[in-house]
Amino acid sequence: MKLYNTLSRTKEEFVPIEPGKVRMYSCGPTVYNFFHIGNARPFIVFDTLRRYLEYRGYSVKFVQNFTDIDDRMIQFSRNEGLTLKEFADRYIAEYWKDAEGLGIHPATVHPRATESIPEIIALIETLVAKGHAYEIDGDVYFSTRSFDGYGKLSHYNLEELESGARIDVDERKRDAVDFALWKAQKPDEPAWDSPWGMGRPGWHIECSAMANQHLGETIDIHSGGLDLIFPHHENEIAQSEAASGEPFARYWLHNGFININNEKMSKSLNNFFTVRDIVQKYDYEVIRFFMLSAHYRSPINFSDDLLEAARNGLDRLYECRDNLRFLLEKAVDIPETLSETGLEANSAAVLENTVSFASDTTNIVETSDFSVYRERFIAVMDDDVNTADGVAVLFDLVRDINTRIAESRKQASTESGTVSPKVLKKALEILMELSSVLGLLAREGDALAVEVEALITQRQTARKEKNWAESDRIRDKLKEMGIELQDTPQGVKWSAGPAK
RNA sequence: GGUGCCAUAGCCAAGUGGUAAGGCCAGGGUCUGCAAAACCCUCAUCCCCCAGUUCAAAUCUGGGUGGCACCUCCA
Repeated sequence: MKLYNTLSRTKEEFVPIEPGKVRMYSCGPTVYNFFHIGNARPFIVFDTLRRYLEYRGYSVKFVQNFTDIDDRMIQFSRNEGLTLKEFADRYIAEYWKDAEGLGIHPATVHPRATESIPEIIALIETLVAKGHAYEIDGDVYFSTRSFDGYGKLSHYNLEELESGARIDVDERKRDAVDFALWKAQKPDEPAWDSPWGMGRPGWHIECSAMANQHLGETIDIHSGGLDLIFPHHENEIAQSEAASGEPFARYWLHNGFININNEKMSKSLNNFFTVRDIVQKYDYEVIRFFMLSAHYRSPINFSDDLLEAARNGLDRLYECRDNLRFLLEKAVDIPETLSETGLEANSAAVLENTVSFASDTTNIVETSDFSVYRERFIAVMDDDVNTADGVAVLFDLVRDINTRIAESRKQASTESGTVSPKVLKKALEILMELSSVLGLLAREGDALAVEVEALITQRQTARKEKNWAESDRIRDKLKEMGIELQDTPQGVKWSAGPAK
């Protein structure tokens, strides 16, 4: 498998430190609000990477933190009259709702910064002891120039950074490029005791400390958004490697940004959407599908039209799954002897309510194998997690399945040949196998089903009696309930759609 | 100023040396009591422009044009 490594700016063959095992860390959200779609992209794509690695047989230990202490956390919790913990708890709970909806599996560990204060302090102490950090008035700064490799991830050099600095430099720092590891307490701020007095950790140090705490000194994959390359990830490398003397992470993966209606998403333009906003109109899975239909490193645009197109595309996938399930359900009704011999397939009594299925040996499509799609899927996903191609493989599979079913129906009138349950089952299995790697087709129906089935039975009775008025009345009624019917040769198929 | 990225059909989007995937939209057809939905088929002689390398380029090289991002808390 190849992964694009920001360190080398090339695709590299992925080789984990320990065969069969992958340790990965991804920067999680600062929990001061619902997360927005820009946050959602790394969550979704790196969840997909994690799923894929597991699919390929790796045992993955995945750590994603919650940043629950920073300026915004302090300010917003205060505005709400909540303690820092109460405030964090609230938005972590909201995170889980959205994450679950988006099909993001929980990481192996979700550490909170405030629960790793001892580890953070220990790491800072090590850096001070090794001469990579210094204390001034209760603040502790990292001495950037003391770390030789600084800039190797972002490919910036210190001179450029210094000349390009656009912010006011804290005069107390020895060097403009130094950054805070520990911040002394200001009045009324939450604080923890430390060798430098009461204070709180800086942002960058928490990830170094938690990654080390849960994954060890060197991890396989570290990921996050493009904008984290500098300074966040660059600083993480400096802190971790200055302390341990070992490489921090071997593969650095960064996802591209999301634009809104072709404009940069930003607070100042007031054009950012939370996931919670979007799901008012589109299902969670539409968002996931949309994100995965482009390569994770490409910038993507976000708009209503694009989401609508994604919804329609995803529906096609669901249609195939539901159709296969429907046909399989009908197939179960066939007496075993019939499907064994295929001889009585023309029996009117059987055709009445069930699908006719020929024996496995009499059908040409029987010999076909869907494993070619699995091979193609793996080949494209092995190439830097090309989910856009992965989705394309899914659609090719769907067309293949649909075509076989359609053609066998045509044959059915003359030769009673239709796709056998065995093939349908195989098709459904491969469809679900590949979809689940992408975290798609996870949606299931609800309790509405019983009521709907009853109405459909009533309508079928009316149709049998050629009571079209009654039949249409029931169909309209179902339509009002959001249920659409399809009269197929195998019976009535229904779907609760188009959803969102 | 520094560092990168991108430019493929009406829209979205893969493909990075061997003769243009996939999705949406649109058009045609099949199925059906009617219908809806669904399904199938069709839909880029060509990949921003110019020059070059090559038997062969959307893909490599040089130049140009246009768009974007990071360098500042931000996924």
